[in-house]
Amino acid sequence: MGSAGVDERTILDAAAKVFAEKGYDGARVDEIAAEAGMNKAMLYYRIGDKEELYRRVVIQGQKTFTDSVDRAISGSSGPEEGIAGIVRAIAANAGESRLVPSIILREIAGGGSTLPPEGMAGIGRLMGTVRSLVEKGVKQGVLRKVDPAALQFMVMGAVFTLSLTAEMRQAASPDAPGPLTADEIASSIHDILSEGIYAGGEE
Amino acid sequence: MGSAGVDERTILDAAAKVFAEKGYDGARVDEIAAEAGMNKAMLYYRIGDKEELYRRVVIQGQKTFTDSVDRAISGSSGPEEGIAGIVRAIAANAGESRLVPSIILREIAGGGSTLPPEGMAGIGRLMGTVRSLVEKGVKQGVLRKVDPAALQFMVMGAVFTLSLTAEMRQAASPDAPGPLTADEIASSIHDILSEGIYAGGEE
DNA sequence: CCATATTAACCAAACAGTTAAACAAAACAG
DNA sequence: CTGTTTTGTTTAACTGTTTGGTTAATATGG
Repeated sequence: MGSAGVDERTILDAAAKVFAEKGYDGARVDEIAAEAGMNKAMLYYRIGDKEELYRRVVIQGQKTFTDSVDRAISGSSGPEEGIAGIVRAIAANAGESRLVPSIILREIAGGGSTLPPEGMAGIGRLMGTVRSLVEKGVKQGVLRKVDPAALQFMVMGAVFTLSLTAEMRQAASPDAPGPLTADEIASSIHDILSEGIYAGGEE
Repeated sequence: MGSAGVDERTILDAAAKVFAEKGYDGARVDEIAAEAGMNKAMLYYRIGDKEELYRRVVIQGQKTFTDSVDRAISGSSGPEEGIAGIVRAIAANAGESRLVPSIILREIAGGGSTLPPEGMAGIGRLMGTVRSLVEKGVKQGVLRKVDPAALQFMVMGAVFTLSLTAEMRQAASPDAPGPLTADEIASSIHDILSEGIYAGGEE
């Protein structure tokens, strides 16, 4: 009766890696098993079929992601620092592991057609968090009345694409370094967010 | 010898649609054929195998995309308007058809591992264009010295993700509308780019 | 007729999912 | 303790189906 042998974490980590690299359809169940160092039948015995495997990976990834954003906001003194914290948290997250950005980007590309309900719910929660943070900042007079969705997806879109294209960009134009570490990415983005791109203050 | 019957455009359009919706691995050659209204064997007769089909789609999509960006820049009076034009062009492009954004996002998610060389070259060219535009603007004193890659991927990332998540966002939180049309997306983004998010001018 | 265009039918490989059997570790009886 | 049964764990081998790709036969226009 005692739980022994392989733990589920090993399986889900392997699954996350393969799903992130190849996408749901490109991922082979045998490859996930090999990555986890076990026989394919174990995956079915421990978790379930491919779809259930993917569902678990998405839920776990989303939790990691939204938790770190929530922590950044709750640990901040106000809306200004909160947004800076979100940028840093998302960048740090993507810097640590590209699995979640990759899976989220694929899910977005597919219009969320394969996104489990839990994932959809997580998106709604995160959007609400950002929106209320912006509203609070506007009320306090420290933030301009920007579109919360535009802000959120500018940050997420920029961080995810910058992280995932690091090697591609290097290969495409080796002379232009651009941001590579998580901190560099976060500060490049926050620089634009805080002062805009145009010289001479407000246009 | 005369070319007749089905034209290649029909095939590539159908292929683009299916590849965008399902990804390379999720796309079924039979489905592309059905979408194009013909027998699968025709695809092989006219174009080639699945890989070649995908290569052509990527090349065509990239050309559409970079052409519209180039047109926006060359039709602008200076770096400031050039960047505004890029944002508008990318948003308009994505608004017209989500196929290219979807394919690019999937390609990014996969680290470019399935990206044909022509695609990689197109990325390099676009990065160079943006970089020289920013450099020119800095020299003229109209742009702050921002990271060109960060700027480019903020815009692309934001436009692509906002376009592709329109329905998802609506479903996840129906009360918060957010930007939905191409113009709304472009102006939301450009608003943040031009003035930043913080109240009270430069921080 | 001849060249080009088009398809239905076919094939081999790859793949998700199953199963029966081997294996290991407790649980138990003497 | 020791032999035995029982329960839970792991896998090699198998299966049915799907899929990319081919081909031989058929239509169509010059």
